[in-house]
Amino acid sequence: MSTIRNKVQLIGNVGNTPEIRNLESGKKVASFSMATNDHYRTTSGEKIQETQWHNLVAWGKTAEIIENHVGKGKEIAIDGKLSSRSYEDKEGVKRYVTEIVISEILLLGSKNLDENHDNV
Amino acid sequence: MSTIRNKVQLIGNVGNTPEIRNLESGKKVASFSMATNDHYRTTSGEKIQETQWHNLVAWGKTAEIIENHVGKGKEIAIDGKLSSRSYEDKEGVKRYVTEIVISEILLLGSKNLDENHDNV
Amino acid sequence: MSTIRNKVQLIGNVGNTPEIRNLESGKKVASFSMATNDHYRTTSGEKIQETQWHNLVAWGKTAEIIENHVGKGKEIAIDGKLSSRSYEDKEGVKRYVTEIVISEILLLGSKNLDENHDNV
Amino acid sequence: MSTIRNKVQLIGNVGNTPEIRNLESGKKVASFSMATNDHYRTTSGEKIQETQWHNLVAWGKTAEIIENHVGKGKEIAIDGKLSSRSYEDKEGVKRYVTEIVISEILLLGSKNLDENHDNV
DNA sequence: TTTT
DNA sequence: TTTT
Repeated sequence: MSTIRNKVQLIGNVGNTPEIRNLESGKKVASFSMATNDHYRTTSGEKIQETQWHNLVAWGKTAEIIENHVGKGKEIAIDGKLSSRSYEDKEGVKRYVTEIVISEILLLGSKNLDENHDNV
Repeated sequence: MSTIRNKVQLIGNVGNTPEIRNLESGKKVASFSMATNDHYRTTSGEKIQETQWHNLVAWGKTAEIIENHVGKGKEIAIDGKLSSRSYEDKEGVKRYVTEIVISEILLLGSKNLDENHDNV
Repeated sequence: MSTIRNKVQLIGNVGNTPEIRNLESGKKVASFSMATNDHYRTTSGEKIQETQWHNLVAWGKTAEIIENHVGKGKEIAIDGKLSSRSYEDKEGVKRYVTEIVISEILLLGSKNLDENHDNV
Repeated sequence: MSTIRNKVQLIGNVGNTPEIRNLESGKKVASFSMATNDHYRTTSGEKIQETQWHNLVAWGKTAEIIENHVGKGKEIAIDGKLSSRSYEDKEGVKRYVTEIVISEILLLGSKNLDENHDNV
């Protein structure tokens, strides 16, 4: 997977306990959400925090790292690529989802570093 | 707008003539789609090209540059940030869209450079 | 300052107390070094940590944030651009330096966040 | 080689014919320079072009792509990481060099695309 | 649904 | 030493 043409980098906090699925092939898939917080001041000097939520997916070895080391609330940095797909919901309505497929993950904050160095 | 926590970089081709709207405030908004192509070989040696489509938005001065210099098929590089929002469609179904808000744009290919240097 | 053509992103630890200079113009300049650590295993399974050191510079408002909030050992993320220049050392030998000019800085780790939100 | 902590992205023009060395191990190494051009206007409205020169290195398969497809003047995009090292010059003076080790390369401009798709 |  |  090349990322030079399609690249996303996020630094923020994990929103939920990652969901891990084991595929029949033996491969793991991890999915979770992540918040990025942008802070700025309005022209009138008011402080604003704007939160964006992102849907993330990881495969294979990266999914295993997530299963073992990434939990709700953790501060992480990720590199990945944008991927959009469509599906039909239960009512038969076509839905579009945009997900970030993780290529690399980094656990931030010193308390995570030990684990990170052992496993990533 | 800070982008250090939420950053997207794409290199690819414009999919349609950008749509330009003039807001009552006098500000311009440009929207268009862009394709990124990933090329790889399967384990069986087959060449695959996978195209991802992205929805892009630009505001103000960047929207003006797009109006004047970006057309269908052009090769561009963009920096921006991910932004998701929801709206209700005509049938009252809640829809989610993920867009990339452009912070910087670069026209690639020598034939574009003149225009680019004059205006960006 | 545009960064779409020349962009550096580092996540790591500050190596020394940033040196702050006040220019006659009233502008501040901050300079410090930063280490990035890459961890990998050799083919023989040995764990390796490889540290790269980088020279960073920041101007104006970013230099002020650094003066007030960035100290030796802190974990930070930065966006910037590569800048090389030459000078003559005391012996008259021409020397080349490559520095990263910071465009955005983020203090990582929860203990930093309060300060960061107040000031950045 | 992980790049999440140490990442460089450049878009610009190749400055010279890449130099290719074949190591005894059978591995190839390519080295060349690349210019990135920043365009802006001074406060007095004058147009300025500022050129930065960068030293690039590539190993293995990427070096082969460069040998076959990258020439002086070509417009390219690269992803890589910063790497600094020191050596002693002929006079025994310690010198420092900062190079970018390429992890991914993209040939820009439509005339390059065919080759690119076949080979990268 | 996160974090400060 | 590139490109426009």
